[in-house]
Amino acid sequence: MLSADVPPNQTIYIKNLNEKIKKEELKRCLYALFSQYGRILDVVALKTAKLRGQAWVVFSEVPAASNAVCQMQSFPFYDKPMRIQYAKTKSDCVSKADGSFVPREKKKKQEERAEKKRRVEERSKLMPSFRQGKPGAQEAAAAPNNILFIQNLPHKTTSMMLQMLFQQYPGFREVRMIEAKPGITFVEFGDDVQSSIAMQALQGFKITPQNPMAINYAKK
DNA sequence: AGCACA
Repeated sequence: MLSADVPPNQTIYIKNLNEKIKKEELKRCLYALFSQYGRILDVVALKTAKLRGQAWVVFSEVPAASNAVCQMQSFPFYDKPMRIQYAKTKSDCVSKADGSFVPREKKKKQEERAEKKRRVEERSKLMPSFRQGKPGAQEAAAAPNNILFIQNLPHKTTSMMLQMLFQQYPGFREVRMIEAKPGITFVEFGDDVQSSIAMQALQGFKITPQNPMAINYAKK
């Protein structure tokens, strides 16, 4: 990417710095050198593998940064010509000053949350009827047992469709539909642990967008 | 080459 593509920023990003210079000395010298263009709020330099040979100088005003980018471009500094661009992002010291600072740990959590959401979307692509929908209103829960009572099914649901869904969970025995009562069914498992696993997995599963399954233990 | 805030 061309340096010209980075929009103006009050922070400048400097690379091709002499990596032998110690961090503190480097920061002091950059400060001294760039002070002529305006007030400097911060100088950041790290010596990690990824970040050595680079530094950020944060000015209080964008025009100061602009002048620095142009006028110090290729300036020989410890025998190496500086390569100067605008920084890609806002410096923490600037965010802190304008109140938009978000601590780094929280940023990581936000990324994790976004990642989780992305995974759910991926799963929805593979399994289009899966959505996060809540099960419908339900009566007082029966005690856990090996038979599940499913409500809110589309009336055209067949026992074969339900078998396809439920037989992927261990201990599946059978689907029992009630001819006289469309929209509900019973699904039997070997024991209540197995039925519970299937319940957790398929709770709210939508055969159609209007029909999130409401799964409860059957009343015995 | 490499865009961080130890």
